[in-house]
Amino acid sequence: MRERKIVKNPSRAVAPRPGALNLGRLGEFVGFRLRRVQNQLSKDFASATADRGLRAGLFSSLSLIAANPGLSQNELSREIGLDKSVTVAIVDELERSGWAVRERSETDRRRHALHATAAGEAYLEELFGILEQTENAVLHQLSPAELLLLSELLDRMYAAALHEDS
Amino acid sequence: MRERKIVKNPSRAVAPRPGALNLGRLGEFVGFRLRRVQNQLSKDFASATADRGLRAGLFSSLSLIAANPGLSQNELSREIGLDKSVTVAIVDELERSGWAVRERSETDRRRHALHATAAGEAYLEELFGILEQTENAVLHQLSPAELLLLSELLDRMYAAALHEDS
DNA sequence: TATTGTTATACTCTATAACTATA
DNA sequence: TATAGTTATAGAGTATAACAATA
Repeated sequence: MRERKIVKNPSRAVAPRPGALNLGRLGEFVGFRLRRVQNQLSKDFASATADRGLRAGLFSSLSLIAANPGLSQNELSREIGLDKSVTVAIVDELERSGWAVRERSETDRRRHALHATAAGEAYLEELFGILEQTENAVLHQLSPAELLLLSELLDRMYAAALHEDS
Repeated sequence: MRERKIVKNPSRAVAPRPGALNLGRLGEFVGFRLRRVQNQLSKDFASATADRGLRAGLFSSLSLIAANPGLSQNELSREIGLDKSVTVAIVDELERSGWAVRERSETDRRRHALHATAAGEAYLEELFGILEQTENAVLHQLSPAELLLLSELLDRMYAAALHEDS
């Protein structure tokens, strides 16, 4: 068998599950916990939507287009944090599937004004339903007050992170 | 310019920054906020360590090996959530760089008992220092109590997510 | 000159499958 | 038979650079 050093872990908030590894200093970092939860969550969503061949970024892109009609590809790229060349591929697929359309902007002919179609909106409803299910499987452990607080903390962190870049 | 629909966003906890897009229903989901923050955090860390050519998973792997001397590659794979074939490449690089070594387990000759070297431990200290800096840039917005609570909530979510899989 | 969108391309990340050596 | 590790390989995911059209 394998021997293990005892490592102090000051920020551990719940008991480790039996058989779990010692996290060492890694356990002191919020970023590690964040990644761990997020990985798990996105794997759950991926396997719940595996039959649709949903490529990365497509869901959130469609959602942002629906919420912001007339959005440009550049604005979309910035919001999802991906290169504009990736956005081209995403919008290509959205158009091919009939979920969104590119229209030339009338005020600036370089820009594409993106719009979700009725089919796209319907598809979104479906995906949101699945996302809600997979999230609830994890979030039902938290009270509504805790959920609200969690969102608030994450928003404050995100705002601080964006500020760092500028 | 672009016109925008007004979309209700019940779980928004802080005011959107000016010029920010409407998140629509996406803003109702914790997973989205989680991903957003985590992406930003990992980009910050990546650019702070860009000069070292740090491949994905290497840092956390080395950290886990250091905290659990004698760890097998299989156990490591499970903990970092990657396939064992990926772990081979990671351990190859750790060994090539002199940060860890493979030793044959004496009780089960199929297993490799992984150990961090002194150089590996020193390298870890360096990386933890950088991680601490990049995290602090974002986390100094939160009080110690809030940080503790955040960790606890994330741990509960992770535990629930793991339970889902089984 | 600068910006929007596009294409080509290359590099990284990751999983699958087939193999070996041990158990 | 089953498990630990390895290799080869293929498919995503992503960024960079060069380009055309428009501002």
